[in-house]
Order: sequence, then C-alpha cells, then structure tokens
Amino acid sequence: MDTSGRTPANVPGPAAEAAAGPVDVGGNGPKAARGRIRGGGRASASMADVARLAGVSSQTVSRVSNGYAGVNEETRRQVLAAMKELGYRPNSAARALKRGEFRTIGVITFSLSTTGNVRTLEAIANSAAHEGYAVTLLPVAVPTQDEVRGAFSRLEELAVDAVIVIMEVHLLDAATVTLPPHVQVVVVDSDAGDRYTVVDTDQAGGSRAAVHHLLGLGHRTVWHLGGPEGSFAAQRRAHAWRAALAEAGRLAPRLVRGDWSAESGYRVGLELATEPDCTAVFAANDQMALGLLRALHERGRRVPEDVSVIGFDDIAEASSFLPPLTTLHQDFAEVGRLCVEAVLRKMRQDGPERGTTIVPTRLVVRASTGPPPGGGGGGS
Amino acid sequence: MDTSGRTPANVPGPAAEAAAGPVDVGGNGPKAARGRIRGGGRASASMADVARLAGVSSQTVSRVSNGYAGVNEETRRQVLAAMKELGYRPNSAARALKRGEFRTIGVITFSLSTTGNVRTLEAIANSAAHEGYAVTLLPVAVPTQDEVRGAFSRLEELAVDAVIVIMEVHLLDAATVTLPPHVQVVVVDSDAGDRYTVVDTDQAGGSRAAVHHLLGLGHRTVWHLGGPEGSFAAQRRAHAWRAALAEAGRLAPRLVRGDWSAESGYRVGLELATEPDCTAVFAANDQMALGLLRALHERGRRVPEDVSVIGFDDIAEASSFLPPLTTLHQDFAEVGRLCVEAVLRKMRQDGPERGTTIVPTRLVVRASTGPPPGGGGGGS
DNA sequence: CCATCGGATGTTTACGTAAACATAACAGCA
DNA sequence: TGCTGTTATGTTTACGTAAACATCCGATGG
Repeated sequence: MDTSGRTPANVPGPAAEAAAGPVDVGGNGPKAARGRIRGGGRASASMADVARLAGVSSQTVSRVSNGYAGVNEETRRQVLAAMKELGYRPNSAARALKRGEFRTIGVITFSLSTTGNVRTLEAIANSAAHEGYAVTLLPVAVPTQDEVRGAFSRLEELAVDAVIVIMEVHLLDAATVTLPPHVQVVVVDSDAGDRYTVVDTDQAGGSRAAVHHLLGLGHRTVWHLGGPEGSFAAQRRAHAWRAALAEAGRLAPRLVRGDWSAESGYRVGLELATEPDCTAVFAANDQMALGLLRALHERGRRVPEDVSVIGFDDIAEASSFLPPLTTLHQDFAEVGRLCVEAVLRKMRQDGPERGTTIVPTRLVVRASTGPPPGGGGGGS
Repeated sequence: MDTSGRTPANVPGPAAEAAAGPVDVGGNGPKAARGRIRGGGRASASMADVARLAGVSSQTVSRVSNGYAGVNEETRRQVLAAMKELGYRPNSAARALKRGEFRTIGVITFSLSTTGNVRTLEAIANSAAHEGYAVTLLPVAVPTQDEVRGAFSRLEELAVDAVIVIMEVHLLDAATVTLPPHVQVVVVDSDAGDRYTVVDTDQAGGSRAAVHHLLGLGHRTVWHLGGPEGSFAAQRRAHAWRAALAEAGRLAPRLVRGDWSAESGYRVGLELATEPDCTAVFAANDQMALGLLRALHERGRRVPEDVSVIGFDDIAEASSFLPPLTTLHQDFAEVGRLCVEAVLRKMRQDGPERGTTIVPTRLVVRASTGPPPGGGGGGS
C-alpha cells in the first residue's frame, strides 16, 4: 500500500506543502531510468526514422500514416515497408499535442458495485471504442465531496476531451470547480438537466409501471423498499411510487429503505415480513429484492402467494431467483450509447445543449408477482 | 487519503472557488473549437501565458508546477497567483511527449459480465489512482482472436505505459503481435507464467478446499458444475476437482458444464436433479450455483438436506441466496492491487520478471452445505 | 579585493507530429 | 515555346513542456 510514499518521482506534488525542501524531485536521480526512451532498450521509431529509411521526408511519412491522398503509390509502399520494418507506431502524445485532442473520454464513477454502473460503463466503453475513442476510468472510492473533488482535480490534468459522470450530481456540484473549459460533461442519474446534459433511465415511468402492475393484480396498496437517501435514482423511484399510489387513490405505506445491497434488503425484509397487510413490495433494485425474497422465505411468507415482489434493473440473475423475479428492465446499453453520442455531439458542435434524455424501461413479468392472498379483489 | 496532500502541488488546487461556475464554457462558438487554441474563446493557458503574466520565464513556471526546490518564495507566490488567475492546467499531452510516459495503464478485458472481472478492474483502477496512474479501458466485445487483435492494435497507438490483461491468455497469444516494445504486460487468469507475469487466484487450492469440505461432511463424491471450456480458470478448477477426488480415492462423476451464467446453471441443474446419487455439487462460480439452486428447488430437492451446493467467488449476493451459499471467497481486490504493483515494478525496473503470483482463497461456510441425506457416513 | 560558490532565474533545445507553406516536375494547351 | 495547373514531395514552423546549459548576483573567504 505504502509503496506510493516512496516515490517522489511519482507526482512531484507534495512540493506545495512547503517551500520547504521536499523534493528535489529526487526520484529522478537515475534520470536515464525515467524516460524509457533511448535507454538500454530501443525506443519506438519516430517518423524521422521511418523517413530516413524510406528515403523520403517525414512529412510524407505523416501523409501515409494518416492516409492522405496525393502520395505516389510507389512511395507509399516504400514508406509502409519502412514502417513495418521499424515497427513504427505513431506517438499519441505528440499527436494529441499537435491536434489538440486526445480521442479519449473520461468516466467518473462512484465504485463499480452496482450492476447499473457497470453495465453503463461497459456500454460506454464499447460505444466509445466504436467511435475511435478510448475510455479512461476515474474511480471515486468514497462518495465524499472531497473525494469527488480529488477525482476532478486529477481529471483536470488528464488527457481527456470529455467527461461522463455516472453519479448523483449533487456531489458533482460542489466539486465541479475547475474543469478545463473545453471539456464537455454528460451526467447519468441526475435531475440536473437544466445545467448539464443528462441521460437517464425513465425512473418515474418504471416505478409507475411497477405500482400499476401490482395494483392491477388486485393488491390494495404497494410497499416500497427504497434505495439510499443520497441517490437521486432512489429518490425519484420513491417519489413516483408515492405519486402512482396517490393517483390511484391508495394510501402509501411508510417508506422503508435499504442501501441497494442484498444484505440491506434482507434486513428490511425481516421487518416487512411482520407487517400483516403487506402483500406487495416494490424493491428499488433487484439486489435488494433478492435479500427481501430470502427474508420472506425465512419468515414463512410465500412469494408470490402471500407477498408479491417486484424489482428494478433486471440483472442477469433475476431470472434465476427463487422465484424468478418480476422486474423492470433497464436498457443500460442504450444509456451508455446515448451518453457517448451526446458527449461527442457536444464536443463537436460545441453547443451547450442541456436537457435530459430518457431511456424507457420495460416490465418483465416472471414468477414473483401474483394476486393478493384474499383473491382478486383484495378487499377494498 | 494522501491524495489531498498531493493535489495542491501541481496546481493551485483550490483555485476555482471564484473562477468556478461550471459555466457554459460554450463561449467557444467559432470553429476555433477544435484546436481549443487561443481562438475566439479562451483556451487553457500555457506556461508561456502564465510566465508572461507573472513576469518570469516559462521555465520558472515549470519549476513551480513541478514543485522543484530552488524557487524563491516570493516568485513562487506570484507564479501561483498567475496560474490561478489564468486557470492554468498543465497540458498532459505535452508533458507526456516530453517525459516519454503517460502515467496511464491500459486494461484489456473481455466484457464486464462476470463479477470477477469487474471487481478486479475496480481494484486495479483504485490502486492505479493511488499510484498516480490513470486507467484506460479496452473492452473486447467478442472474444475472437480478431477482436482481441483489434483491441491490441488500437492499444498500440494508445497512450499507455503498461497493460494488464484480464483474460485467458490463449486468445492473447495469437494476437499479441506488435505491442510496442517498452510496454509491459501483466496477465490475470492464465497459466502462462513462463512467458508473462501472471497474477491469479489460487484456483486449484480453492477447488481442493471445496472438495475437501464436502467430503469432510460425509459425501461419497462431489459433482462439478464447470465453467466453459475456453476458460483457463474453469479448466483449472475442474482439474483440481478431479485431482482432489482422486487423491481421496473417490470416483469422479462425469463433468457437466455451464457458461458461467445463472441460466446455464439452471439448465444443468435440471439435469443434475435427476441423478439419484448426486448429493454434493461444486459449482465453478456463484452465478451458476444460483441457477443450480433454483433448479434443485423446482425439482423438489432440498438444499442442503438432499443436495449440498458450494460455489466459487463469494459475490456480494451469495449470502442472500436461498439458502445462503457456501462458497470460496476470492480476493479480487488483492488481485487487482498486485497487478498494478507488478506492472509498475516491471516498468520501472525494465526487468522481464515472469512468474505467477497466487492469491489464496478462503472458504466461507454458509447454509448450502451439510451432511449427505443418509447421515454422516454417506454409506460407503 | 578578487576568486569562488551556490542560489535564483533565463535561454536554448528537443520531444514527435502535422498544418501551412514552398518547390519541383511534368502534362496540357494556346 | 512558354504559360498554367496538377501532382508529388520537401521545408518550416508550432504545439506545451522540461532537461540541459548559461547567466546573474550577492555572499563568503583567503
């Protein structure tokens, strides 16, 4: 762990601490070591090297390298041969410096512990690759503002043209500080569409669908196992749940919360199992639903005969739960794709272009939901 | 942690308070956009700009920026003030060009669909960040050699100093082709320790522990629900399973396979449920174990009364399965950390340094395993 | 009192690429 | 034949940074 400490070379940073004498950047002592350049081994050949071997100017090599027209076929062949012989690879740092762009997108995410973030990240990486962009990952270990600020701070000097934030934006707000002016930002999971470009799943629509599904089966009302307070997604799901019940003229039970984890779903589930009038639960994500299923099972409440459970996300395992979970499918791939699309569009047009893009959910009915115990009517 | 200390060094960290305002940034309207140069809008200021404003040479700015000693306190203050005013950020492309390193690690991974890969990636990203390195993600959509080759091809011109491959190495072999000579590679999940530096979980030890656990409970033998043929991890788990049984003088049942997914575990499980003498199953990962549990449940075989099930990975949800799953805990965080450590060490020492580092597993006993139906003896 | 030293700062140069601006060779055409 | 327009290629320059080298200055000491 501590290894970092020993490497002043690392980031000369600590200097600030003190005009006092840190540093001397010491690590550098063995200066040769640093620059993997023409040290002991060989360095990657440069255009000049290729040019020399091919007997042309480096500009011609550049033209070949970038596929410009206007190079004699014969010459091109020679250059290509020389490139191959030397194992030439364009130096992306020099290229980025010259062109002023890195062809890289930074993704800031608060841990990869939730399926949604991971799926989204995956889709972002794929879409980006497809567009010729690389993705640089910026994990934020702890979602404190300090941490986020730190991530952004690092980001500032990072080689990225744009940033996608998979995180609640309120953390972002206080930390956004000094992003380089030309870097565009797109946010997932937020209601800050007025200030940023936001791409998100239709949390409200999905939640409403969950409630309607359960009410439609005859349940008198629906309990909600919500996500943590800090999460906008959780907040909106809870809000829509309440609203849908209100619209239907039902009384909303008190809100209970987990932290997205199966474990928390289990804890809350033990509690819910003792509520005699609890016949239908809408869990804010599938993992909590899993814990809930376990708790209900342990307490002898059958699903769906005694209690119906519906989740949110449709993670791959949901169909293998006991019983297979009815849930709302989120199209994370689409969310990721749209993020990349949006951020590239912003970059290219340089338009501010705020606003929120919503990706719909889809109700997937499996075996965890059914009519309430009393039968169709529920008893209202 | 230490991060806080380090930030201010490079830059006037807290700068922005005032300059803040995420601001539209859009000012760039004119097509100057691309070059983000000093066109209509503002560009990120360069050292020269800062130098001019502070009335010093750009070299002095460089010294301040990198925290060199030997800068008069007064001068330093002026430079920092100028940096702050202009919102100066070092240009990482220029820096990389000059220094010959990017401070970035590339991670090639075949999809993020398995928990293990994701957890490892996360740990890598965290460790790398801690060392002042960024992580660039290279997803390989389909694990064909063409795809892998493509990823590596992109990688060749990518701005990375080293590469970590989370993937079976046999795909790598045919594709590794032309990695830039100075780029170091570390591989996860492989037996190619003779050719690469490999970090991996103790697949064999874990599998052996699983078998011993079940035999110790009195089962006559242990079935194995293996992973896909292409995977080295699956291969080694299966191999160790067979070996452990052999050592104990037991007959190994035929090997059945899934593809890591819960769904496949379910399919195979339906089949296993019909085997009358199947009282204990070692699933090669937790997800398949989940599907297996469902299949057994549906077929009326109780776990652990009729059949014991043990998994591998200890994913977060395993403790919430029905019943909570006995499994082998993999320390992915440690794997990731070691990967980063190894790759950085290789980079710095420029030593080939092959060999395999093994991270031990830990048996986590929960409720899915117990004595066989007949009682302790099993009936041998 | 001058030679020397070392701290503080400035100047030159190179990193590898690619845009912008030359130049050269040659074909077409009046 | 001489002018013009292409096509193929070379030369110059700049991107932002930082190492290497150069300079300046006050202080120290013989």
